[in-house]
Amino acid sequence: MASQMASRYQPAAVEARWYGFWEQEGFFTPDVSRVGATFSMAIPPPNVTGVLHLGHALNNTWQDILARYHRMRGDVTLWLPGTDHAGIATQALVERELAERGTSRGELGREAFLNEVWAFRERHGHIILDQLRRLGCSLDWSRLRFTLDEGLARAVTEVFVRLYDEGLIYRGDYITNWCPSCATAISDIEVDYDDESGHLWTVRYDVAGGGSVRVATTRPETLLGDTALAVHPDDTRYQHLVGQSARVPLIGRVVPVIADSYVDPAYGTGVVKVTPAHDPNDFAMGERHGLPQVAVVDTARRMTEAAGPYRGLSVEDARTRVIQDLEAEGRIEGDEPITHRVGHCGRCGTVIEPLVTTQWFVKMEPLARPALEAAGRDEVRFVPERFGRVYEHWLQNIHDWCISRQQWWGHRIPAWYCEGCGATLVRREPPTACACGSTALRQDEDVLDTWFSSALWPFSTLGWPENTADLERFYPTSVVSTGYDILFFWVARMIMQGVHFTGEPPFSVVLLHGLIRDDQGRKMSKSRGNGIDPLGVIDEYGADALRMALIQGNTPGNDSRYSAERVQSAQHLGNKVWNAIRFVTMHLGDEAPKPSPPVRPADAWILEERDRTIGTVTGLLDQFEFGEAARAVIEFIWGQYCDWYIEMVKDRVGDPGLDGQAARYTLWSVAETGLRLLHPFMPFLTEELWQALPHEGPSIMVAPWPTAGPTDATEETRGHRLMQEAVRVIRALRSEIGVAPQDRVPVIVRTEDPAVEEALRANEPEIRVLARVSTLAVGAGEKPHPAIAGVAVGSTVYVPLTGIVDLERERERLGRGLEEVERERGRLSARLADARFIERAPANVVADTQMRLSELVGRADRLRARIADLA
RNA sequence: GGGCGAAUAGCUCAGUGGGAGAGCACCUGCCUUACAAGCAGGGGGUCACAGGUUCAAACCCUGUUUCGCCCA
Repeated sequence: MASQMASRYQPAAVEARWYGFWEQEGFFTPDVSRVGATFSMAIPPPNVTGVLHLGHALNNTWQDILARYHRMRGDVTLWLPGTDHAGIATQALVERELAERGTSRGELGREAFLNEVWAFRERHGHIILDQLRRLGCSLDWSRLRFTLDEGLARAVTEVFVRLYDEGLIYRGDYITNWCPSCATAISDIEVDYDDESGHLWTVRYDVAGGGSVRVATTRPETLLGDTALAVHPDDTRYQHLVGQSARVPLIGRVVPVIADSYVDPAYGTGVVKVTPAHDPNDFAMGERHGLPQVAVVDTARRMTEAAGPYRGLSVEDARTRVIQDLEAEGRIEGDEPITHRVGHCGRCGTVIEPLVTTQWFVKMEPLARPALEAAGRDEVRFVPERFGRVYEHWLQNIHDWCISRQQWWGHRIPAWYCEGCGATLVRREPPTACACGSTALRQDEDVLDTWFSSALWPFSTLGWPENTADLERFYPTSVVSTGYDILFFWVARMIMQGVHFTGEPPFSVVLLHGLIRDDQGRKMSKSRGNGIDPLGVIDEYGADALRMALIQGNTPGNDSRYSAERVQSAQHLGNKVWNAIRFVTMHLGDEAPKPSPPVRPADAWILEERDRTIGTVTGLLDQFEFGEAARAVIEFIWGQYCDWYIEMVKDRVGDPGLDGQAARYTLWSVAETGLRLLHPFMPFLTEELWQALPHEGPSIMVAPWPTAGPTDATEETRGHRLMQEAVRVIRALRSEIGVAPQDRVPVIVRTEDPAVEEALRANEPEIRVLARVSTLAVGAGEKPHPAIAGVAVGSTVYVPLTGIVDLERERERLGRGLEEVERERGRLSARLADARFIERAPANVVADTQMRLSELVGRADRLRARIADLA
């Protein structure tokens, strides 16, 4: 029959059709009534207002490969989709929109503002989910979750209340990282440090007992808040000053000189000013020495009342004025350029202002210890392993987690303050009265860090704290897959909360991918404008090509570069597979071909290669080696099935007898299995092609994962491989003498090995079609002149020439070959001559080396004999 | 200052104890009816450097250099 298929694969129409089909048929939703193995993952929830970037695309391709692979293996498979509310980012977007409309959240008030954000979510929240569909992700949309859903919010409240009751959540005044732009505190790990150039000024402070001391600082404006000077206790230069007092310039405050080993004697002058209200290290020193805190900068980065004459100025203006005034007093004794590390808000990039504010914190050490122990017992496995050590190091040096955010969009802190007695009430439901009798209760204004709710994601999405059927069936999940850049933000916190609240880690494998950079190795960023939109790539090349391009050429944990060439090459792959199946459909009827055992060695060979590929791909997927697994499938389909098998059957696929029947059956069977192996990587293409072939079942995505038969080479398949080598030699000879591809040539093979002779005779039809051979003579007595020759395993292959042989050139070519063979032969015989090698190397390695050597000896002999013939 | 990663073909990257690989690029010849988004043939690498372990090292150990990341 004639194939209806176009000669080129057009992904756009195909992809749109199949995703809807899969979803309608309910293939994404696991059948929980089935007993047996379970495989589950919760998607790392993208920002609800975000758009898909290449990192998402890679990560979700990996997860989709795992989900499809396990589903085909028959595991009850759940891949749960969802988004998080992305507190700061989303609120900032909506506030910007409000500003454009000439209003603000302050004007609207809390309730109206939140309505605005929910409306914004309605408008934008589906975008990234639709993009995941475009990528082909087999997510169970019936279980879609959002971190602000009622159920998930209940989990957040439950966790907060329990941790509070256990004494693991506390509130207090501490130095925090204040982002003046986001107008909220952020946690330590949300601060990024960059080297920046600045000044190190040296300022002279007067000492009470007379004289003065020189103090180095990068932030002179904060001297207005100094409450001590400090030196290292072992610094002999300054020991006499400890216990004395000094006078802060400009404002005249008298402060003590203290000794603290935090001070680095080598930095600056060895004397530092201590400003507990505006520096984390100074804050800690202040705690140790009972120093007062004088706040001179407020949350808007303006100078406070305490800054005296500088009140109301911006920090920058205050710095300029302070320097001018110090200079006027002759107190600036040095000003040198330095580079120092400056903290920036991880969200918006604004310089962080360390400020003392009232915040809620989670005490981390008691949560970290069990999380460390769980990893120590290998209950959590990291891929690649090295990130396990990064995780451990972080947990061992953990700091308390600031979880309150001065925002409105998020989970509001379930704490109420009694205006009667000042008590703090932390409750699951809003309390109506305080124990003191007062009903004047005011809820905390702040919301929780988004990561606080993300940390609960693997179990809150399954219904925790209720003991639901889903929780029972799918928790703990099998794998979490994400970028190494959120190992601390998310993965570690999920493990801590999972272990604490469910008694076990929320997943057994942490799979980490690297960053996707641009084609020059630079980070993609909005400001640089070098970002690639995955949807644009899908439009141009198809989702399958993008998926393939992303998973090839990288391994877990390593960064990779995006290149359009690789996508194009993946597109070519899709077209190749398309055309292979097109060839198959051209030679098949509408019904499945009649089952037939292999007739030709080629049939047995391709089935053996298929079985070997099934084993390889299955093993690699179990080890999360996606790129290698894909390569193995491609090598099989393209390198073996297309390049050899299809070419070999062309002469017999139309044969009406048993031979043709075996060819058609094998052609179909191997194609069908190959598509199933390729399906997790290229779901759309494989579904389209699978449906075009005779098949059983509604969809390739619920077809069984192939299982392998025996893969030991038989005499028949070994013979086939001898034939393949002969074909390569003949093709090379043809090319050497410039035979036109369409011309047939006679070939003579001289061999004294009966097995080789038998193999070549048995595979003669294949040799003829693959190497375009007219007549083939095989035997011990064959030795034609004039001819061009090459050697193969156990044989010398001649292509007779009608014209004149260029003897010189032929000698040279064979001589080069001989040199190479001799080099290798020398290496191997030296190795075998070494008694220690024979004694210590494993027997199979020795035997293998001996075999290779004897083959090389034979090859060298045949080459020499041929060269001698030419003389 | 501590930790981690990378260095392999012109480019991008796999390979982690026993014969140096892929894709792209390059050279030669072909529109051979599934595919020119293709086919066949070919060139190209002291596996960063220096030591060590081993019968055997791109791979394990030590050190060095360069680049990058994380933490303090």
